[in-house]
Amino acid sequence: MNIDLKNQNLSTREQVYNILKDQILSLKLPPGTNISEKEISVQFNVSRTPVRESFLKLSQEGLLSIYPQRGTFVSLIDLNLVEEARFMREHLEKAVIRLACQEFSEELIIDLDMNLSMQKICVKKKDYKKMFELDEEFHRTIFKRCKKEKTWLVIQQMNVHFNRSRMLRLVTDYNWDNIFSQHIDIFKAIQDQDANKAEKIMEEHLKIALVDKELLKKEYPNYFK
Amino acid sequence: MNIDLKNQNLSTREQVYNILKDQILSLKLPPGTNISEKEISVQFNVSRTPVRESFLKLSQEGLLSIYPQRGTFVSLIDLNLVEEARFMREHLEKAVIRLACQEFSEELIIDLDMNLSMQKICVKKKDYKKMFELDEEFHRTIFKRCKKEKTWLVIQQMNVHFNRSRMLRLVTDYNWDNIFSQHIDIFKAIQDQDANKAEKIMEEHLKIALVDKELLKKEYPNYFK
DNA sequence: TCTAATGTACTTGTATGGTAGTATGTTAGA
DNA sequence: TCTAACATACTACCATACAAGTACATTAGA
Repeated sequence: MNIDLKNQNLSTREQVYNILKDQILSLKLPPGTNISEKEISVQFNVSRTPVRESFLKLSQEGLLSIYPQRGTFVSLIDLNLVEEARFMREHLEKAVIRLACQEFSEELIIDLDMNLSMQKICVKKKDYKKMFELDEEFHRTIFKRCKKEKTWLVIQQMNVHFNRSRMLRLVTDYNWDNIFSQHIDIFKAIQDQDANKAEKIMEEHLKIALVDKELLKKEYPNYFK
Repeated sequence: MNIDLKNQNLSTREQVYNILKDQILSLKLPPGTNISEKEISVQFNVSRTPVRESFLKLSQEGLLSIYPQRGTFVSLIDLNLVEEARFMREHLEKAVIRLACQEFSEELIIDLDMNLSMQKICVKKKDYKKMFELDEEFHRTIFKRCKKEKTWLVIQQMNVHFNRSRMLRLVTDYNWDNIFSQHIDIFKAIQDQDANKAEKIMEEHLKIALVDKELLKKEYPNYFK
């Protein structure tokens, strides 16, 4: 299977990186898969250098495991890391939502209001793919307006393992109506600058994304550490 | 200035990376410094490849800024990132110390007890370098015993900017006696499993490390963004 | 004197060949 | 049949050459 790179704005390295990351996160390259610099460079019709540099970056993110002179493998999903990502996200989201209530900003209200009106449409149309993006956007906006954008990025990076395990379940299983109404409640709490209430709703809100780790491990034993 | 690499256990890339990172964090390579792959490869008497790969890793950590076909520079200290690192650390340390109180473990008590007895000696001997390490170790131990080791690593990585700004102040300015007694109080709170008290002390404890950002910016305007 | 074209010396990005180490299958010997 | 030496085919690591783009000094022309 040959893949043509075409985007002239991005370097070869960045394009290869993006494609590989996407394939790993979407499980097209399942955990444990053996890949080599040579193999990928032939597939993409580029030299080994940009491929190798992509490999290094992905290994730093914990998505590839490189064993010198032996081989490179797609990392197994580490359930401890999944738990740590959940832990980090919970506590940082709670802290940021308090901040959002305390340092009330009109821009945040406007951004969230727009986002929520689009969410409303998506819920009605049952457009769950778009709804998934709006959900992410909703949370990112809060971090961004509280000047905690890098914090959000760090959480996202920790979340790569979690996202892979979440791919094993159907996204459409979510109760989007419930999620939407919680977003509304968070929005109202910010407007009322009620930090305690906001934090409490957020805590409940994040519990929805929990996955049954032991169940997954039983179903896909080869994918986990 | 030629530097000999000798450690056979580590790859050339890792050795170059470690040295460069150390030089950047210690401000031997001050923010804004222009360095090139070629220059460093000559200094270390290695090829451009491992140097280049070190550059890429350092740029991902925000310590180098690479501008294609123009040059590579030691990143300026971003005070927004310093504030975000402080924010993350405060809230995650508070969350972890609560966990430590709730999920009381004998191993944690033993580790901390040993660490504190060494701290006591260092404070008496005024060995501030060693005390600095024990301070880090104290906090890391709590994360480790709560199975949040990766979380600690993430905080450390965010802290690189903060650490550079801290280098501008003398570390010996710290009131180590005060820090030590706070560590003791945290230890006791864990023993008593008093989460509220522990969290409160931790919050106070982390305030000590605060630096006056605006003052630093005035003294070293070229080092900051 | 001023401006614009050009040459030169840099930079990082990419391609490729060789090196050292590992895994594995094969073969020779008991 | 079993074991150990060896050949082979891989791997990632490193060195090097070339390509493409930028910065800047020099020079030619008005």
